[in-house]
Amino acid sequence: MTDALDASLRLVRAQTALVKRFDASLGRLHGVSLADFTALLRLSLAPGGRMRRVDLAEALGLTASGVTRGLAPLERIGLVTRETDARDARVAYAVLTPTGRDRLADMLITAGQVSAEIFAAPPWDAQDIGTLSALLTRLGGTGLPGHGTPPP
Amino acid sequence: MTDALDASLRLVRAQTALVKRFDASLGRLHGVSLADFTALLRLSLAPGGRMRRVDLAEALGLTASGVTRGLAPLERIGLVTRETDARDARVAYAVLTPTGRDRLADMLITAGQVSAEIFAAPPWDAQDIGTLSALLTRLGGTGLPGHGTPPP
DNA sequence: GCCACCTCCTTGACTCCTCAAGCATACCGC
DNA sequence: GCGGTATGCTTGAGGAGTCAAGGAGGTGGC
Repeated sequence: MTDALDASLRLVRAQTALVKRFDASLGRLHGVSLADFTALLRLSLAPGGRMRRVDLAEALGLTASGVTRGLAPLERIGLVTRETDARDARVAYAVLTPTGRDRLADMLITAGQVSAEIFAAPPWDAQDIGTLSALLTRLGGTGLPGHGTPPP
Repeated sequence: MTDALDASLRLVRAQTALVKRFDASLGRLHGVSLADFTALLRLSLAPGGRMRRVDLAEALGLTASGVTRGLAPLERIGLVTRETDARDARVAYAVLTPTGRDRLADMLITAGQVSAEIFAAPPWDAQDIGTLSALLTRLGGTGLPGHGTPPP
């Protein structure tokens, strides 16, 4: 069991814990998942709140079909629309609606709070976030028997 | 967009990339997923290679039903068996078989190589793994527009 | 101008996990 | 010892994503 492997496994473990926290808060307050939020956020960062679906997939680390399926509910509830390209009939754009942008602003507050809580719980020092194992041990709970002893 | 939120999203993004790499290598060479490997590894760390299923679930960050479903294929191919508790008929143990232990040893080599590659690609300094954002940016590719500039 | 090939997107079938429900068993108060 | 509650596990239904196949549209060689 190398240190690098240990770090990798802690990273995986940390992510599941983290996603659960975001999903809980975002779901309760805004009815969206972390994946939904991330997609909206990514769109909001693009010029015009508008991206080709294939580029959005790339940006989110999904496949094109993942985007098709993930965006469908957001289109149904009016946070995202679909636009076509005048020059190339193959491409479809995903576009953040004004409603989507408003709702995203609220979600952003929630998400900011959640992440602040996550990094506030143990004495996180933004400077000294420390080594990866220590980091992921604090973040991810008790997945594997302790490696680096967490600071007192 | 706070730094903590940025870090959280990078963590999520990094994990998907990392899992893909492990799954690819472990799947190709040993026919198992990273989740399978992690379960076997966790079992191997327990005394006698033996854990109550509910404790294994806890250790892996899954639900009990996740363990039932995930272990089923590993039982079918003989890497894990099921044992009962003489004192408490409710509990079932998951036990690593000798075959399972052998196969795990091979997987461990592969997994070690994969993690070494992941942490070797950019000049990872085990000491100075650095701040979380820099870490996850290097690890996770180009999910979000750059935050901390990666070292030259 | 047409044919082969490429790209963008969606769909069907599947995997992996969750939650909720259910069954079996253990434990506690009396 | 008996009823009520708590625990351990499995199962059905469903969500989120993958891959492979396929339709529709663009593009370049000749």
